[in-house]
Amino acid sequence: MSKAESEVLKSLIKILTSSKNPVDSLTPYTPLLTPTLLQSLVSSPSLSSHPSTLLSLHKLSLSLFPSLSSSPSFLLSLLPPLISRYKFSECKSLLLSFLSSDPQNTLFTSLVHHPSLSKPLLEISVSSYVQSGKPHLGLELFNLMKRLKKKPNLLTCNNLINGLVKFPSLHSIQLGKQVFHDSITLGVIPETSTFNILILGCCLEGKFNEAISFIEKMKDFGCFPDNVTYNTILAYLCKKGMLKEARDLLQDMKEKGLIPNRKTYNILVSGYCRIGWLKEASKIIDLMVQNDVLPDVWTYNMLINGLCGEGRIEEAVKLRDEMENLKVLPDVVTYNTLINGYFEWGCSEEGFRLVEEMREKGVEPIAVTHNILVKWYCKEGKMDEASERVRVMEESGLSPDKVTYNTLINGYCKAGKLAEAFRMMGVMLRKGFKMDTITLNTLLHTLCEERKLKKASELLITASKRGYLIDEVSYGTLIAGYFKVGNEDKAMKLWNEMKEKEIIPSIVTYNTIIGGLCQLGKTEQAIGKLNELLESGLVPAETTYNTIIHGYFKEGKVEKAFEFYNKMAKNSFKPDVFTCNILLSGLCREGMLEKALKLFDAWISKGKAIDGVTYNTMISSLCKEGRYEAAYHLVSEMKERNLGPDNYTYKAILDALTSAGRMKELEEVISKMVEAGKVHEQSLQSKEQNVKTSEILKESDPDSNACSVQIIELCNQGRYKDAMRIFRVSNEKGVALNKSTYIVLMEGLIKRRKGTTKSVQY
DNA sequence: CGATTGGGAT
Repeated sequence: MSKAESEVLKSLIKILTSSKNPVDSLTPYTPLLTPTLLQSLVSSPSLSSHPSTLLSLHKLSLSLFPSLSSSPSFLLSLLPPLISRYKFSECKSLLLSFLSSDPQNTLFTSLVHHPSLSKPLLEISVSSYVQSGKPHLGLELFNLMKRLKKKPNLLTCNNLINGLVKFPSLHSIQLGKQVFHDSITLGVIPETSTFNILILGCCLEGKFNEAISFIEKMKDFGCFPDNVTYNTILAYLCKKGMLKEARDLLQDMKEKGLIPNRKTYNILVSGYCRIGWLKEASKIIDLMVQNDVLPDVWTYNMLINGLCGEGRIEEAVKLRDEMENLKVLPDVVTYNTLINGYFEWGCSEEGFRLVEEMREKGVEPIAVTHNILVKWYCKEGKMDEASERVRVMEESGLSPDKVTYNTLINGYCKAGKLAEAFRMMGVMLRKGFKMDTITLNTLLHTLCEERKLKKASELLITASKRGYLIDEVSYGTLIAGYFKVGNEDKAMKLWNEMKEKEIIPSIVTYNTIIGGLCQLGKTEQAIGKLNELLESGLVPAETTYNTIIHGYFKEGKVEKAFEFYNKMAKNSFKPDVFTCNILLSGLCREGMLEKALKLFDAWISKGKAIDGVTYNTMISSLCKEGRYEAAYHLVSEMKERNLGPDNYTYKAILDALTSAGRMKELEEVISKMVEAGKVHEQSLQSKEQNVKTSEILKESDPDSNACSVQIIELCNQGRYKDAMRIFRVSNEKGVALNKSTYIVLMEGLIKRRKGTTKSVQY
């Protein structure tokens, strides 16, 4: 600093310390101010006892020299004097606004090397890092406090543990527990809330026994469980479908003298709805009314969702009307749930109608509403309409979110448009969304579909190293993939690996392994897994039972299949269309057509739902037996019920006629099909051929091949940037690449993510 | 600590 400058500094300090309106009196001198001067001013000891002046100077520098206020040293000269005047909340907002635009963590190193690192400064920094979504840096500061033998406040500890638990990255929950133990060692006295956070962590890891054991353990610290404690565990037990243990825990809660509140009841209602036990759910509602707790929008919404899950949409809509009468007004979630229900059960017109209706009733669609529509278009393979919907969504002022992008990526993958899927990943990243486990699992599934199991396994490992949370779905996807290619060993190995990692399989993952074993003709082993899941407290789903019944049929064990069917139907098993179709096709395959017909009639007279598959099963079998009259009768019946006929129906008839050599009838049927405009089979075949030939064309294009080979090679060498350069060039030239290339590029984007926490040196 | 949307199973 020049002599002149230090003179200016001196006079400015004088003005600032003697004036009543220090910063206003500075106005005439504003042109003289430089970043250096401002930095010197805020670091000047004479101003350290004037916190409001310091804060004003900070504001001033924000408008004059934005780059100065984003320098760590500037901020760190301000904080200690403010702290010494107890301006804690001001410090926190300064820190938070700084951290919100500090992606490179420039502050952190300066902070840990700061000469006057007081305890309050450390604590405020811990909380600020946690609040800005970087609990790991908060943890580093906590560990620094530990080394400096500074005892943190309970609030700081709770804050940090909470952050580690709720921003789950690899091992962060374990680290949260470590912080708890360290805090105890440092002499911190925990409160019930501390334990509630830890319990939430256990629940998120699926470690319910540990969660429950904390209820006893907290007493040693003079803490007692409250409603939050129990509601937390209940919520996660219900989420995982462990209703039996939830009921036991509710009992325990009551015995402890705690009074279940509305949330407690709603958690159970939602739990029963999720597993499809609607009767139990309404029993819970009776129970809550008995205890003078009235159902609210949440209760109704969950019940409506339960009904939708069972396909009982009309009843769900009735329930919405009932809400209106009871003045519990349906909200956007109610409508979203119903809209989703309609789409899920193939009533898209009603779905769209409801979107209009909600608007008329003054309920505005939100991102979720649009996402539901996008999902439906994706499921229908109408990707152009899906992206058109996203445009509409943006037009109405709503931004696509993670769910939107993941839905689109998955849609494009399923539609085989891998170039578009890759492009969407790029868009997602540009909009600031990191790819997550769901994106990863989508890609894993795509790899499995392509039978690239080795690549899928490799991706699982590298993604895990790059900090992705590998979950039960990731494993389930690979396990299903290995079963599909007949590699039972590898599938079982992954299952065991998953269990060793204490990743808790849900009913769906159990269904995967049960299905895999059944497919290999090992139904008895599958029963073993069924017992295992029961022991773990899970409730089998209809799929579980159906899969096993199917397994017995595959082994030709018809009696065993029915024995199992009857036994389970006495319990919680509610046979559905799938069950019906499995039984019918099983009987037919065993040549027991008469029994099948009997069952078919019995099923219909019970008023149970059947679908096109049911008809096709019977029609196919009747045709094979030469009973064409009966078959044609069913065809017209399915036509009446709007369940077909479809390509499978025609194929069944044509195949049977062909192999019976009844060419005359064959021609008749074909001409009837042409008449009815049903030339699907032929057109479909030629379409498939078109797709195939165009793919071959693409792949045999020398330009495309050369680029593909080059990109794959570069990606394998880890030279992703070079690969991208070639990709861009080929893209500009309009060269289409093959599937494998796009997959490799997508893997590259997944892997590009930063690894697990960088440990910072100080 | 509770409801709707995204990834895996018949």
